[in-house]
Amino acid sequence: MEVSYDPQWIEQKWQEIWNEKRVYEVSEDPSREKYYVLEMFPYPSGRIHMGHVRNYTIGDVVARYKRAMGFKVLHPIGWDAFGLPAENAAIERGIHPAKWTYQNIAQMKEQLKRLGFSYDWTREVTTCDPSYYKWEQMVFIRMLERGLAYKKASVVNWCPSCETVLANEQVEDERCWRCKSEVEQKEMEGWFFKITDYAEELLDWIEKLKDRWPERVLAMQKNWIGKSTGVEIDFPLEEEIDGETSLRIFTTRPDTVFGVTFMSLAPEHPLSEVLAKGKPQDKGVLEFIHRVRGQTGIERVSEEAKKEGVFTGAYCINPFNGERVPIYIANFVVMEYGTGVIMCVPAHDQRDFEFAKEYGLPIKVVIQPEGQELNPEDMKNAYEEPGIMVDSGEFSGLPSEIGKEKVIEYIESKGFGKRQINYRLRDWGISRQRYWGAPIPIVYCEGCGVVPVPDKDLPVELPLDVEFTGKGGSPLSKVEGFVRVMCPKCGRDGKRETDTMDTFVESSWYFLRYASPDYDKGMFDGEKVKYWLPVDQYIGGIEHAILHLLYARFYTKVLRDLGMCDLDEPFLNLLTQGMVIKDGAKMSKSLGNIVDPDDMIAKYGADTVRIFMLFASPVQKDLDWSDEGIEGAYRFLNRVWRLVYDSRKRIADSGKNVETPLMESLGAQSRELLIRVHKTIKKVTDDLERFQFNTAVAAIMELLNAVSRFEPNGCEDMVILRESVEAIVRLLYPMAPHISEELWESLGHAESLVDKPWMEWDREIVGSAEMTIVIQVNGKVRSQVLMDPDSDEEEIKQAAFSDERVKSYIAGKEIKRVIVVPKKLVNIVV
RNA sequence: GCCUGGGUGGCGGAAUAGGUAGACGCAUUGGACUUAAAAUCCAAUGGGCCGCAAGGCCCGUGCGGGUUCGAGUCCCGCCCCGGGCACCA
Repeated sequence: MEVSYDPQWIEQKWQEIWNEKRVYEVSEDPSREKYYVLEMFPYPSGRIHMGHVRNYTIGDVVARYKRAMGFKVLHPIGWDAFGLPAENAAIERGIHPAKWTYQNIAQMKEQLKRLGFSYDWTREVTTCDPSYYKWEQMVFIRMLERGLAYKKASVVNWCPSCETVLANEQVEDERCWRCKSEVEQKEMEGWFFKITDYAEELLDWIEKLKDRWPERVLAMQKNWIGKSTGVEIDFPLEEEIDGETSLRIFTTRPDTVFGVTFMSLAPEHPLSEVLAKGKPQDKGVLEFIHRVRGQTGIERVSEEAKKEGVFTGAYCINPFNGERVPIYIANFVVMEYGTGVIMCVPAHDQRDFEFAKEYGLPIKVVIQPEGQELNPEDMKNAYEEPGIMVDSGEFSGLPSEIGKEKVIEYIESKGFGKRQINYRLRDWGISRQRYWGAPIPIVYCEGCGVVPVPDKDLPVELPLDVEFTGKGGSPLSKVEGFVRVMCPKCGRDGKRETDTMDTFVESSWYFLRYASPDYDKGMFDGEKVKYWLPVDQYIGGIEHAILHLLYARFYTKVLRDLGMCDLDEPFLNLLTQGMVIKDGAKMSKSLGNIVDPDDMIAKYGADTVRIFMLFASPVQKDLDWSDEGIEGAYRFLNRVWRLVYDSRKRIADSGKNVETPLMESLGAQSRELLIRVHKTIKKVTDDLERFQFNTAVAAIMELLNAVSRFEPNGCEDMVILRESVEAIVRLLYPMAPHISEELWESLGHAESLVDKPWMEWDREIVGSAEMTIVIQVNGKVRSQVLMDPDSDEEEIKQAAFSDERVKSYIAGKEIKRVIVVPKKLVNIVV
């Protein structure tokens, strides 16, 4: 009687076996090459979703495959356990964040286990555990000592709904990345990490990560860092104002400096308020400044790019030609970039051009395109391309690209400016006015000021007896026992910092902690990190292209500079998988298009879910969930199951230890199948190397189809049948491990596939396949012919010309050329 | 605007170094098995045309050109869609 495929039973059985035998636990082995495969760890929100399943399935296939390839594979998992949802649950449902978080972890762990992922669970890391965050508190202090962490008051992004500050990276379209509320600008004190110190190095390494990281992730990071090279120039003020004698501007176009017809300051610039003092313009200027400052970021940008400004009545002098230049305040100048002052060249900058048109300011052409003459009166737009410098004193006649350099040299030689590189990147604001995060280990003392908590007093533990009112303000600041503390320096009364660290700090080093998760003498064991790190293959969603991936790169470099490790980059290779969508939209509660992984596992089993995730789409692309599609995956595994059971008896009859018969002794059908088996091994191996799981599954399906058609006849055919069936089971293993293990066992093998080396394909067998030579006439396929694999060009030509169909096409025509592509085709040109 | 990724049947997708476009799967249709259904198996399935048939011809990878014996793939010029950045001087 046939035993039917029962995934529930099989999967439970094998998960228990793997678990009991601890097959996925690894330790260092210097005699073997290591491979560290890591998927981005989950936030314990409560339940895993299909995005997790996809991410972790991909990682698991890589881990199992690399293990079979002989690597020592580190494949850990943990929990990004701090964060706002836990605190919101506390406010809404009165459950403590810690309890909520640990309950979720327990639940999600069960779900992950049901999917049969090959994690070394002994290395599980939970970031809200004091034994974890203790070390980042220590690193915080080391960073403070080196000026890499500092406190400042600044205008920050404030999310009114989350009631906390957000980093620039966490604001999307002027909205909070998490709750989508509109972000406000607020002046506040907070702690920062000096990521800008690393701007250049972060940028440099982007070049070196080429071909290892997806192009678009690198492009996004490059964009985000936003380097621009230029020069700062002092424009002397006509009269001293508020102790200032000049205005310093930043420009990337010093070649246009002779075309300056006005200057513009950001409304936020300190001089903006005073430039018009005592002049008739004063009132208008103050009104304008007040109005613009009152606008939110959105309003300022969304006003359909309308350029607005006001003349201050003040002038400065262009140091290059002594011209008197009027000074404006303009809404399109931003204080945060450059010096907050710009020189305006309407002829060669589109924004300046629009502004000049609006306010009737002169337009002076100083760059002429080659073979063309620009005339300010006819210009509809600014000319921003390179050209020849004109009306530019001693620089006239130079190509602008060369002139740019000459002007900079002149500025530096005269001492009224200097070369300057600006970055768009800002320092990483890490203060969060929330409870559920790692406390910042700082004490404020009236006498001593800002005092770091000494190493011996770490960790600064998060107190658990906290009330969650949701009424605003940091809950920590209301915990007397936490706030009141003795100053570690002088022993007098001090107050603890009540801000916690951004949760992105925890995720900036968890991949290092996995190397020695229980290490208690430091953040990690240097020797173990040396063995395991860097991560050879990192896998996660594209949504972290900037945020997490930039922070982790920065933090790793900081740890290196603190002498803790010698890593330049944490992640050697990066794979970003697409989202799982349904009906064209991301799965979400509000759209009601969520498919719960648990339901699918209960219905079809984990192997089916895994196969569908791998087969439905190439990894980088979005995967459209399809109820019919997963049925197909289930059907496929059922066919594999039936094939093994149908073949089992016949295989057994063939005897166990029969060697593969020689190719020559095989019948045509067997020969063909054996060649196919080896071609499939090659194809699946190549595909797994390149993460082309969809075509790997397809190749196994094709082999299954071929074996199903196979009609064995005689003992030798049975051996080929056995080899084919076993190949299917083994090739399937990394992707659908439970069914593979079960079938492998049922085929009479005692050893587990977990420990079995990967299959190898036989070059000779693959090479012995007959080749199909396509015959084209004038580039169009007209016929094809089967040839022996070692036929030479002449033989192939012969065969082509003697083909009946070809003959009719070339009859009576002059043959101009014959092209023979080895092993592929012949093209006859007539 | 700049930077990126993409556009192939009814659908998801394949074609790895310029060499048979549409593998594999889904869906659909027809057939077998069954009292029937489900499951399973077999067959057909890009479009148009010729033929009783075996079979054959033409068109076809967003659009227009080009290179080549040969282009989904390379080059030039466009169009459309997704993602990122953006008064950044």
